[in-house]
Amino acid sequence: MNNISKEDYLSAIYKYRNKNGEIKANLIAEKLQVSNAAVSDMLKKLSNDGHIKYEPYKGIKLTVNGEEYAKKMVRRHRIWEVFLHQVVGLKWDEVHDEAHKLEHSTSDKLLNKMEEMLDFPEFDPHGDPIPSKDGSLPQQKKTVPLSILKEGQTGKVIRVNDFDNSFLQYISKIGIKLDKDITVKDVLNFDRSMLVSVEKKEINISNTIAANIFVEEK
Amino acid sequence: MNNISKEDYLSAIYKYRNKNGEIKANLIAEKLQVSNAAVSDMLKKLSNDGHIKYEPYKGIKLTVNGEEYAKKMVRRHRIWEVFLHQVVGLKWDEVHDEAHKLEHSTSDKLLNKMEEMLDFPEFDPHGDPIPSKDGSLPQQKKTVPLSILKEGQTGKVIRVNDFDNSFLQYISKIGIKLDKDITVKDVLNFDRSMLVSVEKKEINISNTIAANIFVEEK
DNA sequence: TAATATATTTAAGTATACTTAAATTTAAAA
DNA sequence: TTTTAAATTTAAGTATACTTAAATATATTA
Repeated sequence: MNNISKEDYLSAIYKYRNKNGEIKANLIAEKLQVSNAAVSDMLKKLSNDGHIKYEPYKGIKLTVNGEEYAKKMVRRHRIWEVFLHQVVGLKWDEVHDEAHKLEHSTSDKLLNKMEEMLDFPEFDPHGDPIPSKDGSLPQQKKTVPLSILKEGQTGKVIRVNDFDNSFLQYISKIGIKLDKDITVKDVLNFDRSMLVSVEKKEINISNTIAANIFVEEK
Repeated sequence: MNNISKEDYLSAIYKYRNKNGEIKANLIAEKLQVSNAAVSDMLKKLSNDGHIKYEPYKGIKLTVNGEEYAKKMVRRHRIWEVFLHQVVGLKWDEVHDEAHKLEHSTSDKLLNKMEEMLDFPEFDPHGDPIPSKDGSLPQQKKTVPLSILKEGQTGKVIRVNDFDNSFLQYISKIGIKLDKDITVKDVLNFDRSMLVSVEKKEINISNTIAANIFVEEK
């Protein structure tokens, strides 16, 4: 049986729901690039399957069962990302799309073998946490978007948003990587872009770029 | 777009067609475990796509285009097999099923990277040839089924059929691997089973087992 | 609170890839 | 050559996952 679509919907719900565990149908449609009607259809199916709690026009929440399934997919995705990055040598900005295709066709046996090979990684190449076999998540550091730092402050890169390859390519090119220290040298009132120093180089980055980089304040 | 089924049909046609390049709809249905009606349907689609030459009730043959596509899929499958065996450490009898699932979701970039990592392997773990990027096949040794060897003859294992995992598990357990020498000690008239020696051990194997092991006569 | 805007669902229709059962064509046997 | 058997195709129907357009429900604003 082919569960690719269902798995994508569950992953998206898990990934994009708010702090209360809720998500709007709208957002799912946007993230998956399908019509609202398609989402509405699928929500009914996921509800029948017991993966989500949902009544038409009301909120959407994962059930325990659905959360388990979603976490399993996120785990698959992120372990593939680490594997493709570390073992196969794909770049930061290449792993997401490849992992997304492979995650639906991976047995537990293969996944666990890869995880073991990688010595049980806790975070993927973008700093996102990897659920373990039993569903638990690693301790995550408290982070803030780089964009809120003030002149003179320094932060260590802990996580970056992974949904745009050109963003990843760009920050990679200017030397920004996980664990690197970034110091804010100046913030322009004009457009809230900032001059930062990374590895002794100084560069100007837009507010949008900075908002997608998450750092631990030092 | 999702081409999993089409890719499976093309692979099957490539793999199971006879020396004249022809195949019966029947055989496709059997190998893919679908109804004859489904095969008939799909043949029409593949024909429209220009992948096969086919007229109802007549023979089925790959076009140049279809052969290219099929070879590409076989290449994907076999490179995954080598990768899963050598890099991930999956067993002989595990790689086929995993590779089959992954082959449909692999970009050329990823595949070529894996191929390079493996130093351009020419044969998969069962001894089947891997088409290169340009579609060429490696030189294959002339082989015969082990079952036709006579008492006293020795053959080197070059290839084994990969369609049954329990067969692979079994011959693996009794020490039969690629490149191993097998000497026929005795052939029983009763059921045409044979007593063979591998690695100094003597074992009796059925005619069916022997028919699925291909050796180079020495 | 009524009007309007936004979000969501329903309705109708499409494409893909199957199924079983019946019909047809081709091949083999009498 | 006719009959029978085997292979193949057609017909009708199912499930999944989409689409656009219309209808309906909820939220926001005047």
